[in-house]
Amino acid sequence: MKKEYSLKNTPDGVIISSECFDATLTLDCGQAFRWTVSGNGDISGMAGNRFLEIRPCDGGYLFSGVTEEQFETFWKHYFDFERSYSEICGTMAADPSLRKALDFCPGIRILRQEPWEALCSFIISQNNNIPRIKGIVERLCSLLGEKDDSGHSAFPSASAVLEAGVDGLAPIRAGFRAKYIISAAQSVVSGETDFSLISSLPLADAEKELCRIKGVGPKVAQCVLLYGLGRCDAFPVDVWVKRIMEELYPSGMPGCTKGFEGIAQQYLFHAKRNGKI
DNA sequence: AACCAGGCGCATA
DNA sequence: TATGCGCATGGT
Repeated sequence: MKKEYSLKNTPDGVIISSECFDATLTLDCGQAFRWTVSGNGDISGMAGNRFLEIRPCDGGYLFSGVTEEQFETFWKHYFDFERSYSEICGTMAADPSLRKALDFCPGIRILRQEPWEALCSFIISQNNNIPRIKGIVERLCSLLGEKDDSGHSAFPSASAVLEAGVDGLAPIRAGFRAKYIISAAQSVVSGETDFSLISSLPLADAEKELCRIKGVGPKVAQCVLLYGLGRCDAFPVDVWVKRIMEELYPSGMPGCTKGFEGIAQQYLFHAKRNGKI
């Protein structure tokens, strides 16, 4: 089987090339909220407590200052390079609408974020828009996250958030979501929510388990499963995907997406938001 | 100035 | 089981 990506060492970091990797789309399509694309196309942001700068370059992306070892042990997994998107996307392209979406935004990958970070982020996302979600998440991190040598704030631990309490979260201006963030933190800290247990459950049971947290409904639960627990069969249905389902797939997702509904959802979501399907 | 934003809890039937 | 409404905040 063909290799999913190739890696080249340079003095400035590693260069990653792949037919199925568009870093800009992947990091700026609404699945993670701590990345920004600057005017010149450079990308920078945080995953957990790691800062990363990515520079598009000839034939790929320079992961600035990243060693091969760091890539292999962390970023490879974060960008889901263990999965063959060329195979998955090839299969999904059997559906005409998905083909359109894949052609419009090729190279989106599902990020494997920390479960707690995903849970907290998608609680914040509810009835909210992406710029403001980013603002709230950023204020949460700078308020309670540990700072590295360069001053980049890590995503705060559940216990740090719990300790702050609802009143302590006031400065992040999360509105009615603050109490949900705290209840989620409480649930994680107490062990009532056990991500490793949940990740071993069938999809429906895993969703039910996550929905026990106040402020977590089906949409947020599926997002946590997809973006935080690597369950690419998870299928978050938001207002956009709901429209897609009604217009394109009234009798359910096509068979060619079986097992990868979440990946299909991400392509459809992005294409729909940009008016391409 | 109303309306909307990657929803959810709660009340009501 | 299925609807409908309010919710904090901020941008159009």
